[in-house]
Amino acid sequence: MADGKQKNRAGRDAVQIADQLHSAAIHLLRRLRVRDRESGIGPAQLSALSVLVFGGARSLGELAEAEQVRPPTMSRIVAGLERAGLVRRHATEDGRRVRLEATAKGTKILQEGRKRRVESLSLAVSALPRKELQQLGEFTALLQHVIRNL
Amino acid sequence: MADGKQKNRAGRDAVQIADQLHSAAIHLLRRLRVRDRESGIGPAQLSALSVLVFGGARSLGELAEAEQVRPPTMSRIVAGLERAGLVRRHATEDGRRVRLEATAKGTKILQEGRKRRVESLSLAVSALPRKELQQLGEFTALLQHVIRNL
DNA sequence: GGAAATTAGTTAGCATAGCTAACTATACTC
DNA sequence: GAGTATAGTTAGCTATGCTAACTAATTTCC
Repeated sequence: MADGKQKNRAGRDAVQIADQLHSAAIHLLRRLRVRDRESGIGPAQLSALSVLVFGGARSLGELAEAEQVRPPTMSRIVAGLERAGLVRRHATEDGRRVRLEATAKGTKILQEGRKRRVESLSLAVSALPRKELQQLGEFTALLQHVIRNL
Repeated sequence: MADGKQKNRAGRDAVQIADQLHSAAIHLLRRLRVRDRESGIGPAQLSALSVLVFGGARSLGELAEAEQVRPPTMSRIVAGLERAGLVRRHATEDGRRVRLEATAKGTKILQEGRKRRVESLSLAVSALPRKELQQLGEFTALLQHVIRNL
């Protein structure tokens, strides 16, 4: 039996791995959400702000696409960030589009928040032996590749 | 400079890996959420139901703890599941506690939903070369280990 | 040049999901 | 039996997701 289903092994493995990966991602974020909340900014706002800080200024639609949400959702997220003084909007030549940019305050808050966010995870990660830390790095790259093919 | 900071390399790597891992987890779930929505059940309900189906019956407080949410939040999630006929509640000797159990319908819906959920991810995962698929499996185990230390 | 179509973003309204504070009901303690 | 502790619920707030319907600006095309 162990070899009898060899033909399907890769497929079954893929499903099993996908399932575990999915579950792991859920539990990972559930833990980190606790630290996220210390920043006083919601996770969606933090994530959108991070795109602007590390990826540079862009339009609302582009930001929505980057964050995989619909424009109305992003519109409200940006409104919250603006209200908090973390994002500024500029007019563009195209009168329909806006150019969204992180403010200095937004950049600062994000970097602090980001630091806090990965702090717990870093601790757990850096407890790994050197070799496994390196593996985790490779596998994170692999995961990013998988996500791009999603 | 490349060797000058060697002492901090592991630490910096850990932060960088943690950050990328966090970001990857966010984007992974954001993609999979699309499939989740086909089930007509919200992600929190699906996840709570999955604990009952695969982990067995338990009280509301235990379920809240397993899901890392507060009791009022779980109370509402369970109310939704009950309304949809996916979960049943039984009295216990202790009149304060309830015993939550997945119904047959809940079990069925969950299994179907679970299948759909990992379907897209499985596809992306099984597109990997054999060697990298195996690496990803190891990675997931490593990730689960990291999460336990979180 | 102007009408029609397209595109960018917003507003309105709904649902889920997270929280704290305050409540009810049951069980335990002394 | 009175007081305390525990399990869940209710109420009310915020954030995030959606679709539908709207406004405003640009582009297309006759």
